[in-house]
Amino acid sequence: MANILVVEDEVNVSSFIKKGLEEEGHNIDVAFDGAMGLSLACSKEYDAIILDVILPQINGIEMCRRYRDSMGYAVPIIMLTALSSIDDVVKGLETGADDYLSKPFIFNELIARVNVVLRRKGMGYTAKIYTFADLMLNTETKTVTRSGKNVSLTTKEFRLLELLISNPLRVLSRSNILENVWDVNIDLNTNVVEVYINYLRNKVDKGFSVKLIHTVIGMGYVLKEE
Amino acid sequence: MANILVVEDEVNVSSFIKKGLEEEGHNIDVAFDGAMGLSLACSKEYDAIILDVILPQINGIEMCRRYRDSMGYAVPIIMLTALSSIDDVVKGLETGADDYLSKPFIFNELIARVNVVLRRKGMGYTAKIYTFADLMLNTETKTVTRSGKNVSLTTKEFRLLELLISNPLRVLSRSNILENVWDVNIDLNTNVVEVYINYLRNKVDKGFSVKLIHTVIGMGYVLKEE
DNA sequence: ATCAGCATTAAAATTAAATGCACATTCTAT
DNA sequence: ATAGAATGTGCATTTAATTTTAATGCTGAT
Repeated sequence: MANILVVEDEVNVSSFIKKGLEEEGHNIDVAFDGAMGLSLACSKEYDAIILDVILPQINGIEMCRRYRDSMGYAVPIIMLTALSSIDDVVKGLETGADDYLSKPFIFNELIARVNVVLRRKGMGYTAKIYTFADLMLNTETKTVTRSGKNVSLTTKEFRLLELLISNPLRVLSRSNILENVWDVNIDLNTNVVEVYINYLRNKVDKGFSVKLIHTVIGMGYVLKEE
Repeated sequence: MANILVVEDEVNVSSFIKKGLEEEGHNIDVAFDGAMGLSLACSKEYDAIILDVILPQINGIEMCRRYRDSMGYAVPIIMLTALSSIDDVVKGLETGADDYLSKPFIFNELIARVNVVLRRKGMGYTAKIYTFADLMLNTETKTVTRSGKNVSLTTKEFRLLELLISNPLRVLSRSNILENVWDVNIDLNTNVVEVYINYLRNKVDKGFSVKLIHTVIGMGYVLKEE
């Protein structure tokens, strides 16, 4: 998981990027202008910065220059240019951007470039691959296998299994699960957890003599053998 | 485990807190003044915020008020007051802090309060493993073993044994047990405690020459060898 | 022998969980 | 833009397990 700063004033664009990168497992901060971007960028060690050129107050080029001046070249910066104006690109790269992308862009392209830039950093983003017994979950490819056989899960099912497999043997309460998978922190009277545990069991445990998903009555659910 | 924002201008204090909470498995961001704290707090969903009252630019009380105004009351805030000035505490709690602590504080106390506040959110970190004689109780996996052999308990049985094993050698009165396990503080008209002690004995002590659960007539029950 | 205090047991009441189903929402391909 | 599919959610039912109540048994002190 990488910490990424997005500096973008158009809220729909920034929230779109934020949402998408979060789905990739990254941790995103958003700044809405160059000044805020600069202070955030200086306050915290980000793994990458995504920077719109057109910004109120301090524009992207200027912010990039100032940032590079004071903080150096360790953190990769990806610039977003409104149009693929060669001038902008050149200026951007000159002032220390690592890559650029012209809007409108295909989101997967942004993701790809973020990953490239992180990989180039070496310490960058490496996928988490969890295994438990003969179960395997890969957060990068979003794939799950049981005994080598592919198991196809929906988003919610995946997140639930990810939570379970990242806390093996630990009993997770319903409220804990709701908090982590459904992002609710109050006690709604819902049985989604039960329903999804049931879905998961059908896909992950059904047909196997060794069950991995266990109910601990009155407590919650655990991933364990036995 | 949890994302926590620390807003504190004294670097040695903030880095001390940061380090300590990171060792607890949390993910810490630090802001050095109220403005920066506010923008960070609004840019990212923290699980808790630790906030010094005395800060440059925007003080803690003011920052707390503004934050609550725009972001609501979902995220718990723990305030640090320089001295236990009643005024500060009152103001802090009035503006929406969830807890306060006066400096200098014992670090474990801060950790404890953070955990309380996180537990309220359902994501507390409370891995405790108790052992007594050859009995072991793990609160994380909700498992109990006697001489290495697994003992399967229901929720109430588990809570009762947890109470006993967390107070070894101490005689626990019926009313004490009722309060802690059944959450009742009146009603003398039930024998549930006896019944559950009996269940526990069947699962924990039966077949072992050394009994661990003992009755102290007229007083209550104890966990001890002998 | 009687009684207080606790232990044991069984049945009744309560609660938790699994699951099928219907409907709502979101995605996807045209 | 729209239909159809896939996914997500809540309700209702069934089943199983836990918890409580209550009746009875046991034991040691007076």
